[in-house]
Amino acid sequence: MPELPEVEVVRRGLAGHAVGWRIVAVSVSHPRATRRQPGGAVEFCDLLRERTITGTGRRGKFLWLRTDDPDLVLAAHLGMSGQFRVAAVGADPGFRHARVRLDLQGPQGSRSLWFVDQRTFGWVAAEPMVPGRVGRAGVAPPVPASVRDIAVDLLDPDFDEAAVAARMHARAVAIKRQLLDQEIVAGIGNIYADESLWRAGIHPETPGDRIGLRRMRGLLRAAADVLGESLAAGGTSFDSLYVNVNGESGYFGRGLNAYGREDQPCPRCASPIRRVSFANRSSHFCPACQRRR
DNA sequence: CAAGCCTCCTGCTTGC
DNA sequence: TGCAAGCAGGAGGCTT
Repeated sequence: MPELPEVEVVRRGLAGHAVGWRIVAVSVSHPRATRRQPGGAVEFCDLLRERTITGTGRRGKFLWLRTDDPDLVLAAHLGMSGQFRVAAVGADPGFRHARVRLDLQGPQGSRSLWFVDQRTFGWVAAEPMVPGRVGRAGVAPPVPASVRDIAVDLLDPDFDEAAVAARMHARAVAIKRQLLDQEIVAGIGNIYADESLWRAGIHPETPGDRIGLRRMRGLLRAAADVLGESLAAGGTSFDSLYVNVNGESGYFGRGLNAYGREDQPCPRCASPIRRVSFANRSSHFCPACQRRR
């Protein structure tokens, strides 16, 4: 399930395999993949045909490809199961859930870039760059329209730990819910929310205003550490749903301490990890070292 | 206005 | 064995 580290691995893959290439043909085989595009699949194809990919970007779980039109980007969200895959042109790569195909031409010949997405929560859109709304010290760089309200992410050099901690401390909303809110802090999904809270020793349902600023900053640092370590391992994979552009899995699954470990001993205190239903999904935590206060 | 639940979707797993 | 229900999850939309 792609969260920040997995999306960053994909972005790096696209930087290496798509930047500098010209889009010569675009086809959409499942219209739901372009549901965010106001003019649908036709508009998506028309806007991108004959554009050259000039760079990449990412904020939280959103990523984008810049083009030679400075106001136009190919923005994407992988949702639950989205993948970008590189393959030879012509030959059928056999992707079961292919949604979009971009045929590219570059100095080294031609190749196809596929957007593959089993559960169809992901999307792609050709959209304008807009003035940023979120930044630090009054400076907000331009971002794709879909990213306008997404918070600066935890691994961004502009991430303002003190300001985010203060904002979370000012709300009574459960801390896990806040970690998952992409307009408060970007890049964390269910897996890394549970891992971050485990590291910081905080119960997921603790109200934000019951966590002191020092502890809150510790939580944000724990979250940044978890994301950084996972990125270094190539991301987390539980199944074949997350792979890089070459179809390879990450290795961080072994580094998980709480997520997916119901009834197994907590690596810190050996108490059995508990799983409870929370906000329509699961929370995994250690009842002994993440006590509710 | 904010908080939080529901829905979208597919395929794997579990239970009867 | 076969079918149906359960489960997983990001984020936008809707209700309270």
